[in-house]
Amino acid sequence: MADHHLPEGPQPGSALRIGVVDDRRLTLVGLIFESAAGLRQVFERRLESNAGLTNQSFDVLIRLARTPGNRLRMSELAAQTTLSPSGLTRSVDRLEDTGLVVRETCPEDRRGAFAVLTVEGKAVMDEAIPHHVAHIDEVLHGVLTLDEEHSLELLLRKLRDYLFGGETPCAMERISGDGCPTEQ
Amino acid sequence: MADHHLPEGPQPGSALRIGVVDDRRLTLVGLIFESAAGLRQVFERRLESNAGLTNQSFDVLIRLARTPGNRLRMSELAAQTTLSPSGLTRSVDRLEDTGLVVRETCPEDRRGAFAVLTVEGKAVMDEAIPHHVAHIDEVLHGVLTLDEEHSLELLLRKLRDYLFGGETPCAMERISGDGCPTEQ
DNA sequence: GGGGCTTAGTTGCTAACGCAACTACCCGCG
DNA sequence: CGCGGGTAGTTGCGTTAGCAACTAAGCCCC
Repeated sequence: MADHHLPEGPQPGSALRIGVVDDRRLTLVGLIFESAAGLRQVFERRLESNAGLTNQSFDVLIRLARTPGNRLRMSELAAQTTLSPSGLTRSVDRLEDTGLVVRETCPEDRRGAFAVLTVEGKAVMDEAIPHHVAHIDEVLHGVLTLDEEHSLELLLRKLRDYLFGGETPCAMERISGDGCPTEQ
Repeated sequence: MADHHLPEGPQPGSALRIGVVDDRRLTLVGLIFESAAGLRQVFERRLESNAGLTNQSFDVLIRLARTPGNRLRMSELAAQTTLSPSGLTRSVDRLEDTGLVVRETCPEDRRGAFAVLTVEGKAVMDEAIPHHVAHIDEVLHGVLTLDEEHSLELLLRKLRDYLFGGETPCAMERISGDGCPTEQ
């Protein structure tokens, strides 16, 4: 194997010893990671300065904001945000510290807890969501046509659904579902 | 119920007053994040058990492995991995501790440093890359057709390129570029 | 050839995450 | 009843990340 004596030339286009298809796939995965990282960075910056929120906390808050009753079980929230239970616990801790969320014990199951958006939290989100949406708009509008957005959504949805095997109904569009099996 | 004096305003069972297109975009962004998170989780698990590597360290190593000379400047590596300079420093620290990488000072610019794959590191990657590629294959094959992969790549590339504004040539396919402006 | 600006990389500090262990509670079964 | 197993959530601990401050080296310009 040509361990340290690799081809001297600049290797135009063709990558190394790996099959072309595999290479594409490697690249594809890389693109997903990079796109996510890039978006995260862009949004984080804006969210930070606009509402003093991190991407993470915004993610938690928006799911509360868009749920009837503005409340979700901790476990539900953890699943939706692809955060571990402990991660969610601390995230909600922080939000509670800043007064945007309160915990409420579930009367039907005293193990359980709801995270509930406070009035203040609701106000913050009523302000922040439109800004954020506008920002997304601004970014995506410069890059993709509506058709492209649609295709991308379709493809990613397939991927996401496969990855989470249907166990985790975490997409944004599922938010209008029930918040607690005991409620309503 | 709404004992928490929530605004009794618009609480229909459906999503709130956000426009449908905006909603789609919110979902799209969510899908990107979730897909990336899902992939990360899947790969991390396998990489961990196969090669004792984290996703992050693998990302660093593969770029070294696929560069002529198996060496890259720290800054180049940082840009490619969307890691901050300090993050990369520590990452390379860890890799040096485990003997997969060594630092080498750049003779032409004594500020700079190369991260260089050791023989051991090369061996680990020669073993790990095929496994990883096979794993990616396995995952993607179950979800997307080749055409779909291609479309997805195209769309994400547009997005990524826009996000990084051309400043950061971080994609996997750029790896065949030079490592050090002073070398070669 | 010696200031002053820039760049490459590292280090101190702090925040956020996951895993594993733990507590508290629910539930079913004898 | 009360015991055992399972689930919801939290906490201890270790790891990893970024930002800001720092050092060292290059570079420009007079």
